[in-house]
Amino acid sequence: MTQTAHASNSQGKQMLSEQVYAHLRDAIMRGDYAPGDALKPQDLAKEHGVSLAVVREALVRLVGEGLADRLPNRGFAVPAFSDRRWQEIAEARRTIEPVVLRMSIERGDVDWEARVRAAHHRLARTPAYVPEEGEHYSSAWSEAHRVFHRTLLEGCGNPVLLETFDRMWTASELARRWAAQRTPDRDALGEHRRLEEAALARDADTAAEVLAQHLTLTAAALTGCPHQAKEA
Amino acid sequence: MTQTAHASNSQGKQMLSEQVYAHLRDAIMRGDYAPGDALKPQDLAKEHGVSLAVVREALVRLVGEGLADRLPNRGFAVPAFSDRRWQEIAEARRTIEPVVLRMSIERGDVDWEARVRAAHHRLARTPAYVPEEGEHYSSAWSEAHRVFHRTLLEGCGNPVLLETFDRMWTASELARRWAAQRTPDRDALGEHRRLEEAALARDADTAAEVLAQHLTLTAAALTGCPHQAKEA
DNA sequence: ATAACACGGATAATCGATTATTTGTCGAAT
DNA sequence: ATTCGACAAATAATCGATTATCCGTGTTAT
Repeated sequence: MTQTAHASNSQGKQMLSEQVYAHLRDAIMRGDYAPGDALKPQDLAKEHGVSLAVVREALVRLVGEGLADRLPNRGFAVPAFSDRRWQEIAEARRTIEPVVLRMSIERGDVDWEARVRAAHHRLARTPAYVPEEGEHYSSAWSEAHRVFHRTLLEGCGNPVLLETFDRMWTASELARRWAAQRTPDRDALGEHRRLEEAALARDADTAAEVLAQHLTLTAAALTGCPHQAKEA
Repeated sequence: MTQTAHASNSQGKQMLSEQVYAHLRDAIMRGDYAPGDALKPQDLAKEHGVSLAVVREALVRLVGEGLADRLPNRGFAVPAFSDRRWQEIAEARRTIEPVVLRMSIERGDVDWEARVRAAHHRLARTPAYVPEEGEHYSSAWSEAHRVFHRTLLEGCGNPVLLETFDRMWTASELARRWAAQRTPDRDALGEHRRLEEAALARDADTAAEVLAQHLTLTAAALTGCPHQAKEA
């Protein structure tokens, strides 16, 4: 390729470590591994057909995002969340997200309004999680759910705050994966609808209140249940 | 070495990548490099007397923490902060920290009180930054400052929220490094004292208010000034 | 019988070298 | 004179192999 390469290869050539990283991240978030499972560089390198170096880089990045644990000289593993940790994550979200939502509602422009509407519409149309034997969850719904919550906050216009949301959401989902293993999702449709309405009505007080309650209820629904089997 | 090595080497044997990571992180935070400077694996490997792999791992970790930029196929570099970015970081802190401070004040126990007192005492005793030619800042004061602010929040008892603080503080300091290059630190002693007093008096309203103002003033002092000289 | 130690297999950490990509330069064609 | 394209140097990404560490197993001395 000697051409000036203004070619629009949107994602044609990626670093190997990037691909492996993405695959591994999705696998972990999807729940393909059990918490505590060892992530052996050699095995992963063979599976992906790459060298140890690229797997290693992917794992190091994962550790940085809390999606893998590292035990020096003992390898990498899928993180196992204690009940305590899960509660801490949920509390952090309850603490921060309502505040950011207020800011978002005060600042969001018309474009933001449109995106909120679209995100809510998409979420409402996506079939919710139905727990089935062996199956973990609906990733389509999970993604729509994430986008809805994130879009609500995006009106704040502050990338740093949104990065904070992203990190907490990731941790929250990872922890939820196992807590919700056997827990049918309660119907949060009503809450999401009220959230959208309050946001579009620029009613920050109500929106913040509904969001805090939404997060509290979700956490409560998952905290008490018999999750994280001690064995395996 | 066949001995069981139960030796109490508190930190005697670390992974090389860990050491290089720490060195590099300190160097960047200390301002040894200029924003935009290339971080060349080969050079760094020679300087530290290690192979490319360990430098690479350190750099990848740094990128994950926002302490280095990565341009695919173009290497790593010291991050350069725009004025906009700096303001976003400052705003994020103003948004989140007062809320966490409230929680901390409501929950902190006597041990926390003692640590707040100690941290403030240490900060008050540490000579503040005095800008001199060629010299960047007093790392002793900077560290005492960080510990004071973090300790104030530690009463919240939530590691996730404290991790959030850590990330924002790191970003804030990195951005401030260059904004403050020529800016004498305004005297924040009084604000810190009032912060300590309000916290220990369990006056959450006042403390949150003082903190918000403290962060606003600090940001204002650094935002308007002629920082980030366009040339070298 | 038990506990400390030594051996050996498995795997993590590191290294040195190879391959691929980018960037700058120089020359040819318009 | 300017632009496009081929070459070359620099350096990023990747690989295959080496070295170091951990952990389980078996042995021996008390």
